[in-house]
Amino acid sequence: MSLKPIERKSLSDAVFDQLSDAIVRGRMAPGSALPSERTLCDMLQVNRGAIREALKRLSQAGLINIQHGGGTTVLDFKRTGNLDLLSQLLYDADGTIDLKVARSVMEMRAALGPDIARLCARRSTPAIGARLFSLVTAMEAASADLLDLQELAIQFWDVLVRGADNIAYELAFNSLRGTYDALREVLVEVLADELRDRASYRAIAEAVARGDDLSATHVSRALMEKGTQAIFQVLAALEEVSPGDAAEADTGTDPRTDPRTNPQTGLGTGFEEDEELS
Amino acid sequence: MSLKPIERKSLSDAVFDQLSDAIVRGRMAPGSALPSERTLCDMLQVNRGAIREALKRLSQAGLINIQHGGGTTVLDFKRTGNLDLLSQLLYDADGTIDLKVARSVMEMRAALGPDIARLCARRSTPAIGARLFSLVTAMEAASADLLDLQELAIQFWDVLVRGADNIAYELAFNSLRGTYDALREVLVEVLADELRDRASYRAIAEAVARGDDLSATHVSRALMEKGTQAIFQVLAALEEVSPGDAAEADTGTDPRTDPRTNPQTGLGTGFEEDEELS
DNA sequence: GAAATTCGGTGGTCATACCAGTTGACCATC
DNA sequence: GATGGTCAACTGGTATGACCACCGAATTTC
Repeated sequence: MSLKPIERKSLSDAVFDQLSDAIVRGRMAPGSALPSERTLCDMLQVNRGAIREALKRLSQAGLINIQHGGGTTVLDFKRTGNLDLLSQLLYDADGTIDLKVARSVMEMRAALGPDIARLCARRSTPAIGARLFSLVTAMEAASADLLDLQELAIQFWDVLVRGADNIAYELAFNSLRGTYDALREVLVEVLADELRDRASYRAIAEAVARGDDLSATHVSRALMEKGTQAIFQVLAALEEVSPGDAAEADTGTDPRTDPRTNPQTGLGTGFEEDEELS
Repeated sequence: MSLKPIERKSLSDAVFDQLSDAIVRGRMAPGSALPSERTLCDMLQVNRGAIREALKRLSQAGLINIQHGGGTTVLDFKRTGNLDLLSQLLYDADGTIDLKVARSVMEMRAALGPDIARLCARRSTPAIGARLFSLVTAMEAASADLLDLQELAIQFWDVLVRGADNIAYELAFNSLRGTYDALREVLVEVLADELRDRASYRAIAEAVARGDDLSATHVSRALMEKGTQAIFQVLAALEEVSPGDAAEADTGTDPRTDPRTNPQTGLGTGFEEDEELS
């Protein structure tokens, strides 16, 4: 039997999750006022300190705006949120994956990957080249399990990012990795071809080692293209099946559901329209 | 007379800023333990609630790790932080701009820009095209002030990003814009050529309007390249002057200085040698 | 020596004050 | 009619002191 560690969450974390979820899923429209702290105490049955800790975090995450003496209002996270929201946006309320978000992540990955490889090749050191080669060798050895391969691939990119000596890429990569982790089981199937393409990984390592930025760029672009195309195919196939838009249901104060603990491999439609309301 | 609104900061915000600054500037090494909450109360002379609110935020920002019953430890923000840290990293302790960070932002911009234009062209609607054209027209009219031009350029890219229909790009753009704002006065000189290249902006708008993703990609790539090269030249020139590598200065518990209120237009070297001391 | 226990310190939660800023209603003034 | 003053009823911000839950190391016990 495989027991998983019990998730422990502080009260303020629970408050944060609940409110954050409500905002991101559109149950609270941008511009609308949040209940007062004291009211939230009554509603959520926790003391004010827990509420305040959660609100401070929401404010930092760009989801709400707090005004001393005034009130607390909901912001438009699409204009004020940051990349850390991606892992939250990845799953719809019903636990299915929002493919539009997944596509976004893949596109960003495809845009940054080649440039990361390019910069790493330009600025690489012998130590980085060595680490890349050792990872490639490990990938060539661990042929059995795709998940192992994926883990190594992530490490491979991790080294590349550090080698690129670009702090913006490093920080973006941190957020992206969180999203990637949430998608892992699903992605491993879609990206199977990409992951099995050890030749490309070796080619990138070699290009980096000899400082050949052009080659590093092109090989990694081709590599990422595989995965991107795979995602697009899945997306197109699903769009054909259910062309309708899955909008957001206002489920009110429903019990908490943590989609992360129940990653349904069956992909959802992942589409929802919404118009701006300033 | 131009009065600016009075800046107000809550205690927990002040605590957050101080600790965040200490961590990001390396005055507290990753892995080291933070003082206990009660100790911090004594040190900073505020109540525990304020401390806790700040610590919760630091934890969310990926700067510290809090453990119930254990202690609170400093994390390596380069591996756990997100893009929002950029605007903080942009300025060194002495108020000069860290050019390496600035270069990173420019590189990321150069990598994402063309892809944003590409996607926007693919997915554009007539409304977006119209908005782009109106902005281009405004740019052609406002020939005098570079700052106006820059404002319009940012709006231009804002429209492109929304049109690209990629939530990852939107969120990344939000963080990047914050950094960009901090650099504004400095950047406006460096990017003068890029900003004045109205022909390219119009070309992008036209490409997007007719769904020509290839053209949109190439034109915007060329456009961004101008600015990137300009930054590189500045960087190279300064590196020649002070060839030392950039490291963190341990300035101890110096009085708070807010570089944002004193943006020195004359670029500092952004480089200062000295070694880490944990 | 290894296992169990104790104990001190850490973060987590709570209740109750009171301070400080915002807003709108009301009113006197000009 | 517009301006400014006053006040009351909100809002968020700060303070205090107590207690709970948890971790880890020192201590005791076997």
